[in-house]
Amino acid sequence: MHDCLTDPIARTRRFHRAVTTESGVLDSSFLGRGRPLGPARVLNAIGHGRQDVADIRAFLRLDSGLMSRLLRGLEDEGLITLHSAPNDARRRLATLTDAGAAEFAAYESLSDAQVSGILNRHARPEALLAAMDIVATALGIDRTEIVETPPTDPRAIACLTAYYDELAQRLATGFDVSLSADPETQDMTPPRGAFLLALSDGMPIGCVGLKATDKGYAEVKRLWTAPAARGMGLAKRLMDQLETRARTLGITRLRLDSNSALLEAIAMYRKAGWTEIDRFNDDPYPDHFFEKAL
Amino acid sequence: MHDCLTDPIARTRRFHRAVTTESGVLDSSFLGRGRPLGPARVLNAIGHGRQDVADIRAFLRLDSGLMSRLLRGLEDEGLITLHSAPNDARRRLATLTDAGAAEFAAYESLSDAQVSGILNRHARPEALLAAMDIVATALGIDRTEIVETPPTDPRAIACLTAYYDELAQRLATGFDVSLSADPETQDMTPPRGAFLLALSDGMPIGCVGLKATDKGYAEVKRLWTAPAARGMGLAKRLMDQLETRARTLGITRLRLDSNSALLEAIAMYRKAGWTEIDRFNDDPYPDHFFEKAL
DNA sequence: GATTTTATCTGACAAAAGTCAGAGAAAATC
DNA sequence: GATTTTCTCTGACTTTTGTCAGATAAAATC
Repeated sequence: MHDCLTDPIARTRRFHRAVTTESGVLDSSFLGRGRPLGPARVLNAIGHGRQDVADIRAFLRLDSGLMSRLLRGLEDEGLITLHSAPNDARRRLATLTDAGAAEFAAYESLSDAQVSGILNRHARPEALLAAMDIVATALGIDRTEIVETPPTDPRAIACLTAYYDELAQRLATGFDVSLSADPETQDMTPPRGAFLLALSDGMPIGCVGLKATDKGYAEVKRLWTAPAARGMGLAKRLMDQLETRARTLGITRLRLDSNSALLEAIAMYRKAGWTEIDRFNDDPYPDHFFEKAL
Repeated sequence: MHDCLTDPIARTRRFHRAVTTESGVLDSSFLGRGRPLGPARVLNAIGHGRQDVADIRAFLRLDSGLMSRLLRGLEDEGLITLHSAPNDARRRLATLTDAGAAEFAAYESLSDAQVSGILNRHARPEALLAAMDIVATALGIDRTEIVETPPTDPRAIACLTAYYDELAQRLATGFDVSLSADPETQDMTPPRGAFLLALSDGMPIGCVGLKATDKGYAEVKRLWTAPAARGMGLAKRLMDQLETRARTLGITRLRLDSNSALLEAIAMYRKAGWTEIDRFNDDPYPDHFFEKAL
């Protein structure tokens, strides 16, 4: 029996070929605007919000001399302006001019056209998008960053909405957020509590909240990871970082509740040193309760 | 509500960034062997079975002058040998020497290491692989080729095995191939019949058989597309090509049977001009029967 | 305040990649 | 059999990319 359909190595190699320069599907998007790859990459880095020249240099792994000339070129074209950083006159910051922003937008739509052309011809674009999310998240797992935001941040709200939708699907009883104890915003905002968001290339792929109480402990709420990010230990990372944050807020005891439908979460809590305790609230949805001393 | 979790454009851009040179995850695999990208790409193309220099040149979009020098460089390194094509002395063919094959293998394992490192750290590698298959197949859909093989080809057998497994899952009754009328090999081999295989970057992603009978018609059997290839019209392409092939074999009437559990297939037959007819065999599994005049 | 470190810039190179016109040989076409 | 087309090779370029050793100025450290 031939293994061409199942062998991971063969499939990985095929994926690699399909996606790399060799096939030319994706990388060619940076050409076609009459500008070499070097300046195009720098322009795109600036367009994606990177201002600090040293930061761009590290990201694109460019020599300082080459970087200097590339920036000069873009400046001469009128696409960017350079100024010294206000707090450190050695560093330089680059920002797009109006012309630069237009040029950047052109690159963006050019790169969209490539893959979204394929997307449009697909009968089930959502399945393809979901697959792309999984691959992009896996490839970018090392670059995934966890940031603290207010729970009112639009990206946080996107995560929470997805979390509620998923609960409604997975819980046999359904889920109505208004029946559950919805944490007050300020209870999940410093100095009382905190809210953490996991970002992969700018896309929110997970969250967790630390909710203050007046009962001698804080509660962990709203732990969620995107379907595309599962199996990569992201929930554990969020929890670890939340514990660290709780310590800096002076919290010494954590509690959380969960539902037995959320198997992976409960297994993770047990493994992470949480001990199961008796019910400590009258929320209708949870049926498992945990505590951990910091 | 922020759309960062659902907006196709945002998700596509993120995928693009994750996979392109900018992140450096994939493309850097071609470096690290002390050889510039140009010769490395040519060596890899040869390693993947491309011999004809003009073919490689078209594939990699290289100038003839540049190509000539790259080949010379690889020849001087002792990695390839060049000879004129036996049937056309203008064309040149490149083949790997033993040293070249070793070098190519080193590139392969280097490129494996990149993605399979990520694969190994994933708790559900099969889900990630399946996602990679979907993306690779969608990106390569224009390069998908349909070839005719004997039904005994190992790649054909891989497809047929997957087809039987899937029938066993989807049919309420299960599926035992020995109870169904398994076509004789020679009935699906020219000049009586035919067997077509769809290949995407070398991976078999679909098949269909044309089975000869002595009853004035031929039967379409074993139409299957890989899960990763669905939604891209591959089954229709296979059927179209099979009809063309049937005509060249002098066949004027086609029949097929199917099961109502295979919704997509039956919808596709109707749309492609097949007319439903009465049961014409006593196979236990099918419950729908179709005919088409060529 | 002197010294060290950091970030950028400059000039001088070298390597790699891409372009173009023309030559030579073989095949295809008329 | 003459002409055209195809494919490769060569030489003479240009552009792009990468490297390195100072120079300069600002910040950080002693």
